Amino acid sequence: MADQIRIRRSKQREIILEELMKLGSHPSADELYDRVRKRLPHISLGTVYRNLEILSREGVIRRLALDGQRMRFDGGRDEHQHIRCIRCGRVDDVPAPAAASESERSVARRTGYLVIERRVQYLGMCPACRRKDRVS
Amino acid sequence: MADQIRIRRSKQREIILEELMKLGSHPSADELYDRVRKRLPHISLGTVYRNLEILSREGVIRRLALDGQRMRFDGGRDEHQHIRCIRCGRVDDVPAPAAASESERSVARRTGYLVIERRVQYLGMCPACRRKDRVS
DNA sequence: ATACATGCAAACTTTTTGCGTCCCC
DNA sequence: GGGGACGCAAAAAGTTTGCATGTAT
Repeated sequence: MADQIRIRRSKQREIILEELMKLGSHPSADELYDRVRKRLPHISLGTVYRNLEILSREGVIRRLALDGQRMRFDGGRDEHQHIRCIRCGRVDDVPAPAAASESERSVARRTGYLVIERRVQYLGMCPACRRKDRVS
Repeated sequence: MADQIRIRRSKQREIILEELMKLGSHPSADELYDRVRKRLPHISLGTVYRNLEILSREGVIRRLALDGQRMRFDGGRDEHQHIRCIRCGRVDDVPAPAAASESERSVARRTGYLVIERRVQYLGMCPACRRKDRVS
């Protein structure tokens, strides 16, 4: 189970999250800022950044680092992968978790993309940090 | 086979590439700049950026977009995956291509990391761009 | 000869931060 | 009441670009 999320609620935080969830897409901070501003005209961009930072640190949302683009954010709660167009930079979700070897074909079938490359990135804790963690 | 690479050679470009290859790591533009400057004291940071851009566009090197960090570059020519420490941000190579399901355990064994997450990203061309490609 | 690369510096974009005030718990 | 969150604005960080000049092909 995930740790309990214990962040204070604020109008701004709620609406930021709400708008991110509502959008099925992967907006950048200031695209989201534009959305949110329609409901909270006085919110500041700094607040949007601060909240996106906090929400992704807490694991509520995901932060997508994409080549040559600014940071994007994803409110999707379920497991899914992303597929990015190398031409226009558009990013779509790949709904079900694809199985390894024939995953490219399967992804192509489900998204309509021409799949060119599959990148896998692992996240973890390196040996040095594991040691530090044990001590601290 | 890959297309022929036909970029003009320059002292600067050669040394940038050379230093990137020599480093086994994944430096940011200005870490690389520091290195290169030891051999070409008058090179400018702009030149480093320009060349990294060109080299990655030509597929000679790889550009790594990593969460919350600046862009990093990878001169490794062979297929490999990356693993990142969620605590210190360190990025290591995962030498052999890992097979799907038990890949996490396998990666852990080979890198000493505690593997927390596995992210897959697909690159391709979206339906709209495929259509445009056919026309243009 | 000419198209491309460079150095320099300024500009730009994106993200972070300091500060005084406000609000949630 | 107190610590976190906010708005605002300034600044930092990272990257790109215009321009005059130099260089590879």
